[in-house]
Amino acid sequence: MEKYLSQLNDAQLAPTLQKDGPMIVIAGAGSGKTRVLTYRIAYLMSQGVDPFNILSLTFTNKAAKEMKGRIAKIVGDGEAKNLWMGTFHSVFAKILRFEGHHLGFPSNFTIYDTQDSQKLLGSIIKEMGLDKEIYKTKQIYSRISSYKNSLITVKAYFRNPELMEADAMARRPKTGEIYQEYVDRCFKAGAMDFDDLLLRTNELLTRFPNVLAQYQDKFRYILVDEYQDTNHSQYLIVRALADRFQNICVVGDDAQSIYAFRGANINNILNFQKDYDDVKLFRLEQNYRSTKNIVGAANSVIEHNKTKLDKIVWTANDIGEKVKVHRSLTDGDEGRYVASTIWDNKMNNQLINSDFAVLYRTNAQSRAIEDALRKRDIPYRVYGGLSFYQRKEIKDVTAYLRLVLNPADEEALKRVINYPGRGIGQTTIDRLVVAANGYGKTIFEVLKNIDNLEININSGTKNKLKDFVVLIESYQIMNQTANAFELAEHVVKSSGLINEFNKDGTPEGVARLENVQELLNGIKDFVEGQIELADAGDSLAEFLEDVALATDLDGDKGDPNHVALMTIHLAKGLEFNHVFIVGLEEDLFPSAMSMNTRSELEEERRLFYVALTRAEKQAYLTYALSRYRWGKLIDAEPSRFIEEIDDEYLDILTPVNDRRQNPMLSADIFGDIEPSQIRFKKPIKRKSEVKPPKFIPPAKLKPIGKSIGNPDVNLFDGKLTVGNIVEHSRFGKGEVLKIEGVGTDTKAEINFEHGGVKKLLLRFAKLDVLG
DNA sequence: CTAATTTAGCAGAGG
DNA sequence: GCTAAATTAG
Repeated sequence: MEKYLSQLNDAQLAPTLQKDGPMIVIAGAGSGKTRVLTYRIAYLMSQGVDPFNILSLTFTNKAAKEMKGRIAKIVGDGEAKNLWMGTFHSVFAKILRFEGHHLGFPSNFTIYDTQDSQKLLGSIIKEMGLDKEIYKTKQIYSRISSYKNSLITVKAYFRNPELMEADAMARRPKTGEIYQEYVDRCFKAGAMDFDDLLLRTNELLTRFPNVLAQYQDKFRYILVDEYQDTNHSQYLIVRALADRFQNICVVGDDAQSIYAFRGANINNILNFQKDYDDVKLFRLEQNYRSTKNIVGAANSVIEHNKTKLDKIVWTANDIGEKVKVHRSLTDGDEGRYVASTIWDNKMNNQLINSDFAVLYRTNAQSRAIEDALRKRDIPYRVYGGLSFYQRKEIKDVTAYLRLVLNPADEEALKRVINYPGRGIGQTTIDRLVVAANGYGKTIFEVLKNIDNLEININSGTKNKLKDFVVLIESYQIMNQTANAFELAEHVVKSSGLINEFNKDGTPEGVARLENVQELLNGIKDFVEGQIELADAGDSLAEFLEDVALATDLDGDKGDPNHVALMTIHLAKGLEFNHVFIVGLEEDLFPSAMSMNTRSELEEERRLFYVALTRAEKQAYLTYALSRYRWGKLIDAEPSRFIEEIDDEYLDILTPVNDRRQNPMLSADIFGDIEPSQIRFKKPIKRKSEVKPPKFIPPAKLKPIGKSIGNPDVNLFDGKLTVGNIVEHSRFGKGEVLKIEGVGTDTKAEINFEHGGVKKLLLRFAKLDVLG
């Protein structure tokens, strides 16, 4: 242990050795927070804390897996295995498997993914005879999701006239009824959506004090990574569990908070010190990852945000290369620039593929980059995007498996009842749903009793339905003895799925077949991995849970030496030698949808900050003058974020028509473009006089380690106060008369020029502060 | 009820 | 430019 602790500096050592009590670590980008977390866990264990009593929550499976691996290296595999470590969703899904029966859920409940949830909502809206132009499935889904993340249950919704009024105002007065029906249907189907995994955990811990006590006693030491990204629901779970022993350690960086869009509440980290008594605060401000130029550039960008904690990230690393800024004509050219620069660097600087990452704002941008890399035979891998498990053919197979485990699963049933085709059409399915709702039974129960029920289905179709029931039941019987792989293989063959995929000899069909084969291989690996575990349960159930909560299936398969392509969100927590941030254009990054409010724009800026700080040695910022979006060529302007970087950190590369001077980038790339065709938009405006404060050298800083500052200064001065003039999309301008309530319940009374005095929940009201 | 064709929505990020 | 849903013809 000593050997490991000696790798830490004083600032890192202090939180690592802080064993008991509540503590918060404010960790700048690249300051070694993962190292602190892992060593702290190892230290706790070396001090005699049982790994069964440690709960460590992360945001991605990958982070959890990595951390577990590192801890295993210190304390040994056997011990590390017993740690409770994972994402909020996976840890609490596991707990709900054990305890869900208190809430009326079976232990084999299904986890609905976004697609399942939206399909169910779509059919509810249709069944209720509502106008789908007004009740858009996606909007209703996100509405319900945000209610759940704020712990607003159906009951709470109907008790809250403001919420109902807000929905009525949005011309969707039936939102509450849809919410109600959706919750009921999920319950009946034995299904939880992603938000339920947290909401139901809260319900469990609130309604059943003995269950709460049991887990409080179990989790004596709790660690939460990326605390700035927790939402209200997650916050309450952590608080409840930590309440008894108060051994809670949260780690985060307000400057890297990029998930407000899905309900993350930055106040969780800002107010942590108010939640517990005698909180120890630690700061990690020295960056070990990046060059001075990169740290300086990142700092100068984040300076533009008004709301942030007082924190100065600095580095003792080399000054390094300046951040390179490159302009191209089109997104295609941008891709070619990225590919040729990577190629160039590999040749001249002995770098390998995995030294490079290309980061973008939206998944759709990967295509142009992929094309260019493929042309140069540079191996790459696209992370995220349409995940393997969301592909149609994979969902088809897993739907059968879900149905075997939980025949109440309505979405799985609807997906496969007529796929492959069995002559069971939409009309029949609609009638079955109506009957199921009428009798208060699941669709599968209706199918099983089809002869004894009043239902308007002809006998031919009834026979087809009975055949389907027999098929599923035969799988269920097989599942009692066979393992998940044997069952899945049998299902794929006997259900007719394989023939369906085989039918067309098209390349797509072949690819589908290969994907299904890969799924089967994955299940096989999973089953074999389970055999080694003594406490292995139902392999099928556990595999399906992994699938539902999978973030990164592929993991480490294939050649690890590849260029990484991913969204910036996915890149959080990672680091690469050279990083390309592409598509730095207004309306793309910052996204057009984020420009309405300051807080949304600031979140984009934090996202840019995250992107920049992924780079160790070199960052490239690229933008194009025009780009294909939705199949159309759109003109673009350089992103404001480029201008926001202090000049001294930038190296603006030569304009595109001068590139011929560089033999690496000549004819084959730009040869078919005449200089006269090149239209220059206005060049990037450079700031000249007013510069933000210069990068502060470490010498001027207060000594690290005891830099316990006052976090109350400089916090969120953008907050609304009485007298503010605000603008609302519907009510126009208005003056703030009164603020009441706290936290998520904060309301403002505002006198609008259209609509008079309104009371709005700030959590939901979209307001622009004008002055 | 199925297959072929058209149309709509997308691409804002994820467990 | 692609996919999934909706519509239409059979």
